[in-house]
Amino acid sequence: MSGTPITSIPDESLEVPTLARRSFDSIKSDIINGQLAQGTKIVESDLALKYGISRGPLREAIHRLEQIKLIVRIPHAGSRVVTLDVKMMQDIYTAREALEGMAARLAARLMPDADIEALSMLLNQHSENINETAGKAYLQREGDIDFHYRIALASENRWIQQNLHGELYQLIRMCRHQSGQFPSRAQTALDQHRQIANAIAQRDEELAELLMRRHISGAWEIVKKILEDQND
Amino acid sequence: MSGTPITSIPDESLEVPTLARRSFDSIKSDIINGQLAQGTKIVESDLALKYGISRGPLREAIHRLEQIKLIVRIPHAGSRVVTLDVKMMQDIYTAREALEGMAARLAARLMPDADIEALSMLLNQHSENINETAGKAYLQREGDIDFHYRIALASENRWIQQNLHGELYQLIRMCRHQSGQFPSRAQTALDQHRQIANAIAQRDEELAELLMRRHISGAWEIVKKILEDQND
DNA sequence: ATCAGCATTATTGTTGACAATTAATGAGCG
DNA sequence: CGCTCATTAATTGTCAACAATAATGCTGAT
Repeated sequence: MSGTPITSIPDESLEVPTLARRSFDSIKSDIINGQLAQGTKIVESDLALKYGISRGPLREAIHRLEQIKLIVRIPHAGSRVVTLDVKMMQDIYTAREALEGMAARLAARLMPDADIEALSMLLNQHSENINETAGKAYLQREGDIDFHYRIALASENRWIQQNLHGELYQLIRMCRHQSGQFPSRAQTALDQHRQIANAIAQRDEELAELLMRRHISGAWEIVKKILEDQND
Repeated sequence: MSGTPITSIPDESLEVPTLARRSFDSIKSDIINGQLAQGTKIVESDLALKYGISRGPLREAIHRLEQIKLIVRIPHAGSRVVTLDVKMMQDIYTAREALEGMAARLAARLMPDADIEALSMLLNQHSENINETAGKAYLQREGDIDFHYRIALASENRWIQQNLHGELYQLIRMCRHQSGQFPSRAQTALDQHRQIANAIAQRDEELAELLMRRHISGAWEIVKKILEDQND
């Protein structure tokens, strides 16, 4: 559909699937798509039983989930699935704006011409998808992820990559998944993506960063409204 | 010395000192100040023996150190103390520039007048310290940390706070500590701090962010030169 | 002498039992 | 009847033994 990324983030992918890692992935999915509801209490022995492993590796998985903020741990009192409130999501979007803005700037500086070309092709594909799948938000969602993913890659900054993909995107995906369908906004987003890609193609670092930050803070305004409406 | 911060980061501080946490802190110190040299192989049983605990909690400590990137783990082959190279430090300073620039922007928007006043007083104190302790970089170092700490607090963004203090500063401290004494630069830094504080006082978000980013990228240029000189 | 294959060893991954701490429940007293 | 305190139950923290895996060094053949 979207073509595989030109390069991949070096880490995390080909690691040995240890029990801790497997359960980490499973629990992560369960949290993100809501099968483990927000605020659910995590009892180690229960989960260990559920996944058919002992508490040792499961503990490791929980600690890692805590690190990427999908789980909060009160010292001796146990762990709970994180509860996403408006303030937390605002913090996350703000941090994302800073980091991804910087990533766009770096991309404008560093992205190889061939990859810029590929990025442009990708946007053309997305453009077609919008017409074909009008209404179906899923593919557009994937496209959005793919675009931002490539920008982060092009930044060649591992710290930014890891935090964007390892942590921030997970929380945003979780928020999105559990807030029902969002208004499509696909055309607007695509237009903005085009502008950003153009800025990168012209090696205009300043503009690329500016546009990316607007793009993200605009997305936050939408999300914010939805979250606030839900609480009323 | 510097007066206690007006508010403190809510997390991490008053937690129950469990074995895992204690050994985490110990090892972290050892790594940062170089008693565990860069690239040292970490053998779980050895360290467990050294700290007089069993491998369980020690493992937890290692995992957390891995999360804040003080330790790198090759799947089955064992863990090593991170080796700081120029590229990694550049990534870290770049990320810091993005995040702390945003923190300065938020501070200009949100910092209470009383805290801005206190920040100004703090800089006066530092100014005196420069004359008194000319040559002794330690106090100025602490002052620098204190300043940046308050900006991060004033951002009221927990994600930014946690990543700045929990991860980026640790790595920077480690780099600094192991690269011998840096040229003082205290007066320059203080001047820049003043300008930033002024921008915040005038609620000029744009300027606050801009100055903070310049301040940090300027610091990186210095550090970069030192690191590159060492490798030749 | 060098390389291939195998055995050994060192180290990590995993487990179940045990200890310590916290939260809950119920009894006793005001 | 409500509050406090003690006892109990549940859950997390810790430990030491066991299993599995990967690196290392040895042996032997070419």
